[in-house]
Amino acid sequence: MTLTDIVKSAFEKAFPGEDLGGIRVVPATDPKFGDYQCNDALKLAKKVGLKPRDAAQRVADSLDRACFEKVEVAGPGFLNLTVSQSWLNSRLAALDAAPNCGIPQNGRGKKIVIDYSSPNAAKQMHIGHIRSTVIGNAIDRIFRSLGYEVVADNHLGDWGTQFGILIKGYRDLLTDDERANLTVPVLEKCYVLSAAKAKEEDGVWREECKAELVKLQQGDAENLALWKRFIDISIAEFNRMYAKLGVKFDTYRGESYYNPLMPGVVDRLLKAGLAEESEGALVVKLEKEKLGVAIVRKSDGGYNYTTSDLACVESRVKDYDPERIIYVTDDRQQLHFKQFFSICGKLGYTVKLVHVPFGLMSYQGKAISTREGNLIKLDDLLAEAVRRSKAIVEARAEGAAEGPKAAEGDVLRLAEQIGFGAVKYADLSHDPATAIDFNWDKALALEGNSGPYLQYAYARVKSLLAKAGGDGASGGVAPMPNGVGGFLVAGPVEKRLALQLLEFPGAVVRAAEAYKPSVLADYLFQTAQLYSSFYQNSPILRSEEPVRSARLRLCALFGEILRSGLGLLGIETPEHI
RNA sequence: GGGAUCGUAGCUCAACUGGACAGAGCGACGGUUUCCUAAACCGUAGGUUCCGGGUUCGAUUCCCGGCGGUCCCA
Repeated sequence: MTLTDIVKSAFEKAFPGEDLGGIRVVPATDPKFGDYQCNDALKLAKKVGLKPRDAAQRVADSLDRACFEKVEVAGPGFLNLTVSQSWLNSRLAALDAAPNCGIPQNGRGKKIVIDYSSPNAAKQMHIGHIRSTVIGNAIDRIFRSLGYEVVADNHLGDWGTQFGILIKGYRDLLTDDERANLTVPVLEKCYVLSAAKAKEEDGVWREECKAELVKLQQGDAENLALWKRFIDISIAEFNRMYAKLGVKFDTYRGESYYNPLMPGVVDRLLKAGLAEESEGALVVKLEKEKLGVAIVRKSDGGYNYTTSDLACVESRVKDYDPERIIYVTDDRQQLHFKQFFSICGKLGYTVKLVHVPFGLMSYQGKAISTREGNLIKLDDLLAEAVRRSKAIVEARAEGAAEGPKAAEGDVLRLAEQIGFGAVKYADLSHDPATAIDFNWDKALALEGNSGPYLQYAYARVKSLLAKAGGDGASGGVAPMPNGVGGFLVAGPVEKRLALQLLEFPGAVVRAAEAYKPSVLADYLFQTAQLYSSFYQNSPILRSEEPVRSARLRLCALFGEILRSGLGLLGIETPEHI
């Protein structure tokens, strides 16, 4: 029985037949108030015509005291709860025994699609792509941990006018050698050169690009083969980045996949009476919803994102029948998503559509773009991250003269785990909604509230457990008087850590509900801070029994939770640093 | 012009969706290694939560009106 259930039943006993709404028991805002608090008596008081404190007192009187050391009514009508040691010990034992660190399997039997990263083909990924990729991947992992079946889909920008420009450039601007050894940087260069020529006055090049595009769209075998080759090379390059970031997709259905479905979408809109002609274009008017007008077919016959996204929903519903589709994109697209969600509603789709908007990343206050010349490649950022962490790893190895020297490959691997962890954490620890102005030192922070801080805490706890002569699991620990499952929380510092550990499943659920990995990152940082303080100030291996064993059990549970939580953020946990 | 979004310590951000004295990190200043990994820990300084109203027992959070930044649409 959870604490919330216990308090809820006290409410039911105190106010029989009353509609209680949601009863929430939350961690106390300050340890001096106790361990947990419930503020819901205040809300109920008005409804039942009692003074708030009296209402709270009535709940306190109805409370099953077995789990509590102390219960008091405070302030305007807060219910402050101090749990008993036996309750705490048994909850810790239950959490320890639960699979997946107690993360509830709320999503069992439910399927969702997450659409994230979505870079444009034939371009290198840059720092602006980190956010969608890393935030999307963390949401992906969090939902999987809750038992959801997740389809991670990379909606590549793999269709459109740029391919006319690329094909023309490929034929006439590249050397034989470049054509034979085609890479994404070569494609990028090819595009820049060809696009520049397309802007020339006479317009000849521009027309030829257009002609290549038309041939491609009409299914010309040669152009289609070239296009396919560009895409394959691009995906291979993206996958090289994704491998570094620990990101995996189930599908790579880009815009090209949905292109053939567009006319059908327009037909459906027309049949449903949603689309109408306006100045040569076909539009869906959403003025009643204060969402303006969405163009679904331009006056030149071309389609745009709204149509493409509608086709995409249709296709996903048909293929996966998900209960939810989550889109992780920058916040400039909010209006677009509102429009297209609204149209989906009118078309009768019941799938829940969620847009997770994140603030666009800028650099020195300016949008990241080729034009601004401030485009930092993701590859370069990751290389710099590894360089910085490697320098520290090596310096530490130098300082610790004892022991066998680590192999060069191991040092590099460790530096990657730390460096990539730092980059990902820097992004995940912020609320997605906040815009980030890129800064090398902040993106690669190795101290304080950073990925490496958490990884370091993990390495220390593993080292401690190794020195204790076991992994701290229940098997190796002697049973203790008063303890439960090896847990025996004695001091106030341990108690705070123990209470914090119990919050892990809740933190995962909150992160999922808010679509904010930052909620989990914040929880993990706070937990690691409590642990670090405990670790630094309380002897563990040098303590007398039964305190020694009890502390080791707590450390082991902390280690498990940290490893699990960092895993959900896609951050690796090296055993030794 | 219409709309979205943000505004919290010198800087970067939290604040569990309305709770008690607004918390961290960085930076500043001072301390802690014959002791379980100092990427750590402990302490000090730093706040009119942009401004003005309103709702509420209670507002950083909700509502209205300004101001400022960013973005979208026209």
